[in-house]
Amino acid sequence: MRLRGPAGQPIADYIAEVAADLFYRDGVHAVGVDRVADTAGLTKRTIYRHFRSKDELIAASLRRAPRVRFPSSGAPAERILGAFALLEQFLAGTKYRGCPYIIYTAELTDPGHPARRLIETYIAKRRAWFRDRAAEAGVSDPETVAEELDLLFDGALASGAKRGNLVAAQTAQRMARLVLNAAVPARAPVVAA
Amino acid sequence: MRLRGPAGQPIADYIAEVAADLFYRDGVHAVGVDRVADTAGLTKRTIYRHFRSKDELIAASLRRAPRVRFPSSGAPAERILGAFALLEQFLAGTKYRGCPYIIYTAELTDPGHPARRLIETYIAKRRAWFRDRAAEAGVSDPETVAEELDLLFDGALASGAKRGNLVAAQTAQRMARLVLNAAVPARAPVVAA
DNA sequence: CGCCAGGTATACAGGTCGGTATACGAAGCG
DNA sequence: CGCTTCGTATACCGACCTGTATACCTGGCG
Repeated sequence: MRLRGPAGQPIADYIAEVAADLFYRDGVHAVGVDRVADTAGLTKRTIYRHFRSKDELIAASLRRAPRVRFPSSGAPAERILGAFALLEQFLAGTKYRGCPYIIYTAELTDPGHPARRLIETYIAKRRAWFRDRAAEAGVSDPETVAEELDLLFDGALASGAKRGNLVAAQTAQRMARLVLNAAVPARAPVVAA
Repeated sequence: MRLRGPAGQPIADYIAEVAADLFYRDGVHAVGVDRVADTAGLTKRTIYRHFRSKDELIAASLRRAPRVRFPSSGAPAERILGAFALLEQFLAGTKYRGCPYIIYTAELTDPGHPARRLIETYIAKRRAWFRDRAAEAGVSDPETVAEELDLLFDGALASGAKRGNLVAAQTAQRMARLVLNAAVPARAPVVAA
């Protein structure tokens, strides 16, 4: 039979998308496989044919979670600031109730959980991206600057989950500017104030 | 009979402390009332005599969760920086696996949950504290500075949950210094670099 | 003393959990 | 054609969940 999802995607992807939505909104533990099956219009048996266990389904769903995209072109410092601008759009998503990575980590207490490993690699990538861009921008200590930008990013993701806080990303961007200007060897600022 | 906890505290407090430990470590949903009762050496019936429902127990446990303390004396700017120093101690706690408020919020998806309301008031208090100290320090826009400090605090709490990240609080403190110096009307910096 | 609030122990109701078993139907492909 | 694969539907397992019921025991107090 080999079904496909409504959008024509492979059925495993479709299941993961449905699961991502439910898990993110209501919590990984609160949502059972039964409910995922019902929502997807499939049977539990079918889900277990595509995923060995619920934990693997969780990991697969996390791969489909919305991500902040990072600018792929432009001057290094502008790309960094652009990441915070895209973060703002991300937070403006009506359904945002907190960073998916934070939420999943909060519920998956076992550090060896497959989803936790996915998160770790993502975090490491983000850090490296910041470091490389900072280095390109000519800051004296890219490692430290990356640590700072990382913290701002996490802070905005966390603060943005609060009710009525729509300015977190803007605040973070403003501070990122401050950090970059402070970190440049001297002379002219990297980015205009 | 009127029991008391091992430390002589009222039994309801004792129960809440035991629950706080379990809920924080393993998750609110993953821990059942049975397990709280067993760990406390009591029966489930006794727990339900002191708490109307599990949700109320959750709220009570959150009240006992470890908190970052804020310096109560000193120059305003020093107090702010001192808060980040105390945050560092807080994160160094061996059992730290993320900010309790974030973890609870992640699992309690209902915004009307009693524990969620507790969190909101705490967050509001922290913001007000930053704003008042910033105002005392003579910054030109205390509201904005408070927003920035808040974001740094959240960022450190979130970043600190990552494996092997022990410098988050120091990074946040360094950036707090930067923010304060940048926000002062001009002339001499508020705090030494 | 006798009463009774506040414990104990045990059991149960009604539900959901992750995961599996069984039996059947319908497509794709040699 | 017939076989295999992938889906359906349904039912079940054992474990755990929140919350309550029942019956008994025990310390404190008037």
